[in-house]
Amino acid sequence: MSENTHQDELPFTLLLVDDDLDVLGANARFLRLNQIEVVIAESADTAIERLKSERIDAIVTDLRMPGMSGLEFTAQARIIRPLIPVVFFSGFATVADVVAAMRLGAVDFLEKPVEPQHLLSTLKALESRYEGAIDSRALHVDVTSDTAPFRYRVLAYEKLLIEESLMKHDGHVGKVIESLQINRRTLNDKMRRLGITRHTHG
Amino acid sequence: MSENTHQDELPFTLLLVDDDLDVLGANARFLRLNQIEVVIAESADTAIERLKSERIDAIVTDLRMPGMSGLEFTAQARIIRPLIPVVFFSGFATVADVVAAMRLGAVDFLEKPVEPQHLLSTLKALESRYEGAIDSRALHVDVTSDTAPFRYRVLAYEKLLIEESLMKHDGHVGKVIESLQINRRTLNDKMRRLGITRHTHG
DNA sequence: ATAAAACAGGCAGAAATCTGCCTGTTTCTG
DNA sequence: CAGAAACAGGCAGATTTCTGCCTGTTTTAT
Repeated sequence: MSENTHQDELPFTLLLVDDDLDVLGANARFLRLNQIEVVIAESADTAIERLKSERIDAIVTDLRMPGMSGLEFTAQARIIRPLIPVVFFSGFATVADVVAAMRLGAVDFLEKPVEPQHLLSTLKALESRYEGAIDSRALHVDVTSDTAPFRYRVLAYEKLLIEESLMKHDGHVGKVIESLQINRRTLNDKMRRLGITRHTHG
Repeated sequence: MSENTHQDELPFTLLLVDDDLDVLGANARFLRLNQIEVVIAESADTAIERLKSERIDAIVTDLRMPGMSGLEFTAQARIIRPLIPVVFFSGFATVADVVAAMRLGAVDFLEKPVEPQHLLSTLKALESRYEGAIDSRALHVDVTSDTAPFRYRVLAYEKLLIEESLMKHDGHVGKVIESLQINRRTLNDKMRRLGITRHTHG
């Protein structure tokens, strides 16, 4: 993997929503430079239209916008595309804002000004999710949700088991294999599908 | 059919975790005055012990604690009790903190100093939601056996989920299918494999 | 620096699961 | 009792997961 010769045919398309046209344009430009197809919308209403008419794989939206807020917009968007991953960003977000966003199934919440590399890596993660990975959004939301599909709940539990074992063994995969008595290849696959990364987080 | 008599009304028991003993004591006192059974722990390690040895229905934990943080503690706790509702509280929480907490399935994130009424109403909501929900003993036995292979533990969890849902819906498989969003045929197979029998009355 | 150990992923056949269609049984309702 | 609704399982093709073998990369130890 010396260089990014991974020219995938699948066009990963992002819907970028922000009422600040300068920021919107700048971010869109940056993302396009990084091989991400970007559809822009300067308001939630416009974004809803885009969502209805175009094939969108993910949403990145500002929290505070005149008219419909990012939270309201996301609630609407979920009616159209229940599982679409949504990333929020905002300056001056309160704890309550973040809680509300995450309850709506946000994948992440970035602070404004958004660090381009952070946004990009978040989106790249979503992009890889696209190829056979699991909706990480569903995973963390569903642990305590009694409305979540059976499958997601089980996957969430698998994720918890693996992460716990990883933590317990200081990130040593070999120990996890031994402890959980799971095939090495299976564990590797599960970790990738469930979006588990080893390394002690801080 | 079902006995709605609420005969053996188990008290709703809360595990309150905070390294600040003054705050811990004050909150515990307030909650006890409001008919909530409170188990206190002044560290995450102690809390884990309490969780293993006592019947706990919900957790309220500080985010920042010396040693194991509230986040790490929650990850641990979820292994023992995957579905237990967790409420965080903290002063000076960053956006990243809140995101991490919600990803761990937090029910809510309160800001310190916690407004007693807010905490109380949050807990009351949990209490009503939790009536007769989960057989904590089953969770305890099946999930805590940290020597069992991964596969076995996942199967035990599936069994638990299905049995819980069956119980919740009075043994009506149709409702379970709808609730868990699982294919009818798949559910039938799983029930047979896992040795689950529906008792319309118990 | 070099060797050894640990780790991740491609590949492919094997195994298991999922799920639509159909049938027969049991339970409910009037 | 008759009809309707709910339920369980057989069957089979589609899909997913599992897992051994092999290769290349990263980390650790000497």
